[in-house]
Amino acid sequence: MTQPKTARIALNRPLRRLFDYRIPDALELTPGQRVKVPFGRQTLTGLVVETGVQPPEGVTLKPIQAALEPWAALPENTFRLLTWASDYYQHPLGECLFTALPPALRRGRPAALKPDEQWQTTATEAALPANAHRQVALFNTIKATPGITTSALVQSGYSRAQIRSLEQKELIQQGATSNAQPHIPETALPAPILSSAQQEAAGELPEDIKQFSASLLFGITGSGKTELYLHYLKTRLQHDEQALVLVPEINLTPQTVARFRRYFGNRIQVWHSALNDGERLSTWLKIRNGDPIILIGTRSAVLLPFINLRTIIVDEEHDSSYKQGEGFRYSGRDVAVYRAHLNQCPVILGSATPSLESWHNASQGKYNLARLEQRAGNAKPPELTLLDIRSRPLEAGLARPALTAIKETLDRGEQALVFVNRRGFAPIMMCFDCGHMEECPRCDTRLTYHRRDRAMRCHHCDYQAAATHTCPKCKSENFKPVGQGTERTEETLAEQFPDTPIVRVDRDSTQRKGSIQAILKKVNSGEPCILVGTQMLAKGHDFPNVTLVTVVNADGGLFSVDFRAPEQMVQTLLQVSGRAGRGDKPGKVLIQTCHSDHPLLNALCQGNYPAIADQLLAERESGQLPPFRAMAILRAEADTMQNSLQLLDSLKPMASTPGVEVWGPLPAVIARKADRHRAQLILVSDHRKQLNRLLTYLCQHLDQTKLPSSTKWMVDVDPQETG
DNA sequence: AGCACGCCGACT
DNA sequence: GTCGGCGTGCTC
Repeated sequence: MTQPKTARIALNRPLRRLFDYRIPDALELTPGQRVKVPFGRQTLTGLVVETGVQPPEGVTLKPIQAALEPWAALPENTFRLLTWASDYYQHPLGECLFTALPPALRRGRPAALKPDEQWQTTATEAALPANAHRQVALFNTIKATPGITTSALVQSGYSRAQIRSLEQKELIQQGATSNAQPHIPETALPAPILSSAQQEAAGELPEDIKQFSASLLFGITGSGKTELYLHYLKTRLQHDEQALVLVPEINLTPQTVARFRRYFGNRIQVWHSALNDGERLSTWLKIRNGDPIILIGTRSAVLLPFINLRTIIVDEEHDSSYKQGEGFRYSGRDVAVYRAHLNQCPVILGSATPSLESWHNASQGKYNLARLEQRAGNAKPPELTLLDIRSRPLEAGLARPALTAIKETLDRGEQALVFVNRRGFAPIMMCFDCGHMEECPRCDTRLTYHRRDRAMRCHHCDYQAAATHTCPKCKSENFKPVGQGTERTEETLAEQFPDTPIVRVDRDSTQRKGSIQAILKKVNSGEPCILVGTQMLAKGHDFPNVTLVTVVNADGGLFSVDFRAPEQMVQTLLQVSGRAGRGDKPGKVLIQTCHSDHPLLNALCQGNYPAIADQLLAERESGQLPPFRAMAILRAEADTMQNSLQLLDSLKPMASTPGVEVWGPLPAVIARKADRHRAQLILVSDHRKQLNRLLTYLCQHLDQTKLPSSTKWMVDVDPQETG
C-alpha cells in the first residue's frame, strides 16, 4: 500500500511548531510554496517546509486545499537563509518565513499586480453637481490626457473613490490596460572617477563576485564611500545581475536614491517602511522574477527573494537600527553576511566608525580591510576640542566659550550645529521646595517637559499629561525644568542670536511628512543659521556650510551600565563631528563634558578611531564580552517583578551548563515599562553552537511550561541593548 | 495569534 | 432567567 503524500506546513503564527497535511493526488508541492490550508475552523495561508514527512502518531491529517501558485514563493536560497535565521535567532520558523513575503501575499492574495487601468472620457461635458469640484477637475484631467492611468491620477491627488464615482456615472470608461512602466535604461554614465586614495581602497575589494568574501570598508566621514559603492557595482555587476544596498532608515533619502539612479536608471528600486502594499508587492515580484535590480533598502530588504544576487553592500554597518528590536530580532547586517556566504557573493560593510564586531573580524583576517582615511576634495578632518564645563556658568547648557564660537561662526557667514541628545524642553521637572520630580505613572521614568505643547510626556510609553506651573505635590511655584532638551536649547539660542534662524531637527519637529526635506533645503541654501538637534542630525546628511559642531553633553555614555555604551558614544560623537567642515572650509567640534580628563574622550579628540576600537576591544576581551563570546538574553515581563524574576530563577539551573555562564536574573534598568515588570537573564558562552543548543532547549521547555497568562518571555540573540 | 468553549456579574 | 466579561486550551 502506498503512503498518502504529506507536507509539513509553516503558518504565520507565533508557534514553535509546524503542522502536517495530506497532499491531494492532483497536487505537486515543493518547499517554499504558498498553500491554502484548513486550521482549526479557519483557512490560512501556509508555506511548504517539507514534503513526504512521517506525521505524528494519532493525528488525522487534513488535506491541503490548494496551492496559491505552482512555483515557490520563497526560492531555495531565501528559504534556507530564513530557516537558518529562525534557528540562530530562536524565533518561530513560520513567522520568520512570512516576514519575507509582502503583506498582500501573507494574506493569501494572488502573486500578481492589479492591472493599471487607463481612462478616457465618454462625454464632452461633465454633467455633475456644481459643488463636485474635484470630480469636475478629474473629468477635465482625463479629457485632456486620454489614456492616463489610475496610479498617475492618484499621484496627482485624486482618489480612487472619485474615479469610481465618475465611472459609475458613465462619464469615463476604461481603455486598454497595461502594467508598462516608463523604461529608463541603465544610463551610459560610466563609473565615477576615483581619487588615488579611493582607488587604493577599491583595490582591497574583491575582484570576483562569484564567490564569498566579506570586506570591511573603513572610510572616514566625507571620504566618498558612496562613490566607491557606485564604482564597485558599475565595474563588477553584469547587466543581468542583482545587487542589494542596505542602509539605515534615516539614510534612505531621495538624494541618495537619485545619486544611484544617475548611474543605474530604473535598475534602482527602493525598499523601506513607507512603501504601501501595492509598491511592496510590485518590487517583491520583480526581485522574485530575477529582474536585474539594484535594491536600496532598509533591514528587511535582506530577506527578499533574490534570484541572482551578486553583491551585498551594508552602509553604516555599525548602525544599531540594523538590529530589529522586537519580534524576530535579527540583525540585517549579520543576516547579510550569512546570505553572501550562502549565495557565494561578496558582502561589503562600510562605516566611518565600524562596529567592534566587524573591526574584530577584520583584525582577525576574517574580513578584508579596505581603508579610506582621506576626505574627498580639499576637505580636512575636523578639529575636536573638549570643553570642561565643571563650575562654569551655563546658559541653557551652553558655556560661554561655546556661545562665542557659535557667534564667530555665524559672523563668518557659516552655519553651526548644536547636538543635544534629548528631545523636548527638559528631561526633568523638579520642585526646589519639596524635591518632587514628575514621574510616569506607568513606567519607572521621569516625564519630559514639552513646553511647546504644554505637556509632560513619557518617552517610554504613550503617557501624556498637561504641564503645570506649580508643584503638583506641594503647590510651590518653585517648580522648574532641570537639564537640557532640544526645545530649550533652541529657545536660548533664539534669545542669544535674535537675528539668526534656528532650525530644530528631532522626532517632534520632523513628524510631518517631507518636513525634513524642507529643513534640509533651507540649510543647504547656505545662509547662516544654527541647527539644533538629536541623533537625527548625526546621520548621513551633508551640510556643506556647517563648520562648527557643539556637543552639549558628551557624558551620557561614559558611565552607563550597558557594555555597548562607550562604543555607541564614540560612534555618535564621531558621526556628528563628521558634519563639520565637509565643504572646503575647515570644521571645528566643541565637546562639552564634566570629565575632560577621561581617556576615552581624549582618544576621541585624536580622531583615531582604529586606536579607540582596539582599546575598546581590549576591554571587551578582558570582560569576556562580545565579540569575544556569544551572548543571548532571556527577557521576562509580567504583572509583578516577582513573577518575572521567579520565571527566570526557575530557568537558571537549567541554563547553568558547562561552557555557558549565566548572569542574573536582574530587573531591567527601566524595571517597569507601561506597567509591565521586566527582568532578564544573560547567557554568555565561548561556543555559539553550545549557546544555540541551550537556547533551543530552554525555548522548548518554556513552550511546555504553563505560565500566568500575563507573563511573557522572549529570547534576544546578540542583543544590542543589555539594559 | 485567532477562535471557541466555559464559568460568574448586571440587565430585559 | 440571559448577554457577555476574558481565562485557558487547541490548532495537523
